[in-house]
Amino acid sequence: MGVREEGKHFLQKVFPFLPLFFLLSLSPLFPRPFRLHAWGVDTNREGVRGDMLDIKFLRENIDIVRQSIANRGGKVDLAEYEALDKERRGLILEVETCKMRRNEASKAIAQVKREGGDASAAIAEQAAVGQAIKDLDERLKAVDDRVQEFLLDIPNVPHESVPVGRTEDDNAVSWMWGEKPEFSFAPKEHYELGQELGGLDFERAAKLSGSRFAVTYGWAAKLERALATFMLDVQTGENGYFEVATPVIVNSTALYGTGQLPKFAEDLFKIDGQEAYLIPTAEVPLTNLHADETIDADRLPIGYCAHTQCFRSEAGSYGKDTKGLIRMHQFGKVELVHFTRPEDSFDQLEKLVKNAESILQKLGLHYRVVTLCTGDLGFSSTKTYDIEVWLPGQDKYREISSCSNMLDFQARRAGIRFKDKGQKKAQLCHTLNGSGLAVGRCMVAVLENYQREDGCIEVPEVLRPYLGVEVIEPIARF
RNA sequence: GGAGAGGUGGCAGAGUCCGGUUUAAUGCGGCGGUCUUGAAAACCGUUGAUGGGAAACCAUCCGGGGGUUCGAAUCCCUCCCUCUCCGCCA
Repeated sequence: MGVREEGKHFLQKVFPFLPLFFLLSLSPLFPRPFRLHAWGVDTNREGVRGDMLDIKFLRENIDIVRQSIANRGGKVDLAEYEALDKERRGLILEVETCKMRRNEASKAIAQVKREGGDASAAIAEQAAVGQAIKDLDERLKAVDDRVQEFLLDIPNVPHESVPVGRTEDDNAVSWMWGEKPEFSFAPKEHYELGQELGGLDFERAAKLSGSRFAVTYGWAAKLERALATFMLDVQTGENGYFEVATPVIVNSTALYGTGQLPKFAEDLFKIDGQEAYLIPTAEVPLTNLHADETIDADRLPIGYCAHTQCFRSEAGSYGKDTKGLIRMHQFGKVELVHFTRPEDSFDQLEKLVKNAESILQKLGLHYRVVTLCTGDLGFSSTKTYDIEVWLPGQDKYREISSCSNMLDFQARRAGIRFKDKGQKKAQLCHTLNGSGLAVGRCMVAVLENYQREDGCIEVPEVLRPYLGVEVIEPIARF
């Protein structure tokens, strides 16, 4: 694999100045049925700021940003940033004035030479100017790099509907669906059930790979495959998504675009010696599909879904969820990603949650939806709904999906724009993403909610065509 | 992995040998207009991004980075990517 990014400063990677407009020309290749026109959307919704965390927005609204960082429990020295921004603008003025003079002088020299005159005096006069510009450019680049480092470190501003709080205890339960199933016996946890039924094997996984990996056999391998296929079928069939299969290795540019880098490098698996990483979620490749592109406005909203393996280092989660399938280094997930017009993104967020919920409803699994508070909100998100499924074995609700509106935060970093027909200016898209759903955790939920007293698992109605059985019974493994 | 050819605006495609009338020709497409009952054709005009500036305007951008020069799409170094052929391979 090539190391494409070597020798390239990361700022150039994040803000490449090469808009690729080929999507415009490709649009006839996308047939109508794949577009999401069925998603009725109200326009002109309030509460959306198009210029959020834009350098100019930040300059004019630094107090809002300062407050939002405080609400998240974060820390960024914005006073230093303000000084840098001021210095940057001063340097730009200075160096551009120099360049203007140089351009004028060069033109004059060219004129003299063309007429066969002697320009050596003028050339000698310009000798020092070139060096001065070089020095100024160097200083500007240094300041500019610092400014961009700050910008990359500043999280998105939480939407005003997001509760202010510090930890997950401050999240607000927004709505619920279904009811907790009742058991005439003490329900077991999924890893007990899975191991007793011969489907889950953590010992051999540890031998092969280490902790936080699993090997599945027979019905468990098949159930995982069935769940993923079922989810894709619903999302592409009923909910209108366009299925995509992406690479699971991406470069650092993509990870800067969606916000995993530069701040969260320790959560990622990096390929040794290369600027290449295993994806922590399909959000990264799906969102970056349109990086540095301008999308035809009449193609919006776009909805993609993909089933991929996801890889997370889980650094800092030692001792947490050490048993079972809940917290793995590798897990399957069906991801949903939307590209929308700015005024549509909050309606799209509601739609996105509903689409994720539809899977749990069809599986008959009880869940609640919580709105994350400012302290629990992800770096790139302005508002996030977590769907938490009920796990009777654990006697807890556990996150199975996280649906977020990123506004133009990722679009700015990745360069994702759209343009209306006849309009001169392209605008930044809004991007959203959510799990629809995490496959491993969904298997956990099925096992715990559909367990019988004899330890067998009743197969949910909708999965029976995929599995070919009504009950999961013990198997002997080799 | 080896050899060769390439990377220029929404697209196609000049310019690169021999640096300065290139503020990137020309064509197509897009947008606006004339004409027309309407359309097509023809003709006329227009046509990107980013940053600085209240604005006029200015600066930067020919795959990325660096260098030479008063001045670089053009010369030098380096990296990346694409294509063709060969090798290997599911």
